Amino acid sequence: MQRALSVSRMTGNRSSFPDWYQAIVREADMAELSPVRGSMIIKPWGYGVWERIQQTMDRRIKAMGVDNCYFPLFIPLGFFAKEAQHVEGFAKEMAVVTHHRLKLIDGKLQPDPDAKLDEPLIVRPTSETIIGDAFSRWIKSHRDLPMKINQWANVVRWEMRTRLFLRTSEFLWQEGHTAHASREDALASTREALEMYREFSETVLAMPVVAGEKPENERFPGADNTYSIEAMMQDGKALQAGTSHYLGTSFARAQSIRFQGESGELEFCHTSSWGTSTRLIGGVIMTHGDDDGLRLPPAIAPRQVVIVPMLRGKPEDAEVLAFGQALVATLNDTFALGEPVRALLDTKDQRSAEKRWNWVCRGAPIIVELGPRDVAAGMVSFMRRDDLRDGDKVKSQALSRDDFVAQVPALLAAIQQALFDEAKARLDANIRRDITTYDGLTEFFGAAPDDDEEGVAFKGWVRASWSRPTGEGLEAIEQKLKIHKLTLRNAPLDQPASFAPCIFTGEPGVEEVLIGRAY
RNA sequence: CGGAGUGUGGCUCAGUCUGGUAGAGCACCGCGUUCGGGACGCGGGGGUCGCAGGUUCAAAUCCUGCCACUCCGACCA
Repeated sequence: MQRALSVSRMTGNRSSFPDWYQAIVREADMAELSPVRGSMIIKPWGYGVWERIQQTMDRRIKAMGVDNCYFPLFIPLGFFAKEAQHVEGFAKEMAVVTHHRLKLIDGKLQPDPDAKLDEPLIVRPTSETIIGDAFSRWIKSHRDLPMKINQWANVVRWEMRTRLFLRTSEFLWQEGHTAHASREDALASTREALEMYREFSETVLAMPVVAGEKPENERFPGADNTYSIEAMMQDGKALQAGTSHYLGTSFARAQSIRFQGESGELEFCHTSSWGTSTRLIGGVIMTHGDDDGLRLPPAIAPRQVVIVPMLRGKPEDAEVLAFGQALVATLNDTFALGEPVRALLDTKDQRSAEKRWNWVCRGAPIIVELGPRDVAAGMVSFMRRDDLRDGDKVKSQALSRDDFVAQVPALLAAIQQALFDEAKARLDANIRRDITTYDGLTEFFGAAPDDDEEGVAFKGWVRASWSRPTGEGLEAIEQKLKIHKLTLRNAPLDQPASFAPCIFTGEPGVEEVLIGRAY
């Protein structure tokens, strides 16, 4: 009852999954729409989560021997023309800069016709082309390889429809780019990045994923192979949470990225690229959120322990504050999950019940309520955000101050694990492996295309064997799936030894693929 | 770009059909009582009703044009 009440408070008595998602983004203070079409303002709490993602992933990127650098926001138009498939894949959604000056004409500020650029500049949708151009100058010898770089940047893709964190015109991401002497090395690097994403997603975001290879029709424009990690949201839809591409030598050929091998011959490099974005935050929300708001895994929570003092404008307030300040200082000197604990004493002049709720809604992992009684007894009362309620009642625990401090690292680790376990159980329970025919597939996902009441009909994914056709055969499958808003997500890396007949054609199967609806 | 819909305080919306002083709830400010499970009472601030024309004594309301946004398609991290 309380849960229903909570969500209805947030969604204005509607409770569809999209409304729920929007409500959490707003109520948890993560982000809001900006005056700029399709672009969002990431608020401090949301950006704090992104900073945590950056910090923790950056360590992993560097551990792969990859260095950070920075390339220009603007890419000359001509750079895109060099790789035919690439430009075709992105041409429809690029922001183009055509002028470099404004002029007041007829009282209206507009681009100065005399300041037209000879060659338009593209606001980068991704940086393969400009980084490839640098690679072509940086790489001369096999001794320069492998070349492995990464950049944290913003990119722009002029999407038709946008949704906070999941798809915005401008978004933040990291893009890794590597060049290698051989296909094997480049593929290994592609797979290493994919595995890094899987481990990061599961360990840091507590978001279980399935790592696999995208079918041909879902490949990155210009790539030979595209791999992804796919996460299951609480409405059963798939979220592509990260991608890693083996680009073969096509980008190297287009941009003349060559090296002189040991034998003295000039050879083309094999390149890879891989990226994750602020979309991960959307994934975290849709993986861990509940009817009370967001639940943040401690590893990415900007504040892991928030102390809400019960202040009543009375003399004992000073003691409560002093106790709280000392507790924060002690906690910040404590280590949990390999880092100093991030604790906060919320001294905002606001009703404490209100503050506590706000932190519940934002998803702070541990919320401490500190009142005069606790201070007098040297106790700490707290609640775990991952396990907030017992029916209608809010669960609260109390420990002595010293015991609490001692247990915080274990508590945070337990919360991190509990969130993962819950999501992992949901993922595993909702991948159907017993559907082997197309009729069974359509029956499972619903005969009519519009029958999915959002948030009601939880479907999950189907894992089925297929014959992996290419060209027209694949296109036919794509069209059949499209009727039911389904797509091939990926072919998981762990494949069985033998295969059932193809779910689409009945021909001998060669691979298992995940089928589902996606964001 | 096709189909549908919506633009009214920060948010969610009523009012538009049938023109007549711009409203409610939440949020915000003040005072008081409260405060250890999402407070209550009283008082208050805040909106040129998306924009531009038109009709009219009078337009949020009727007419015309434009713009923006949302949802469903095509595209996509």
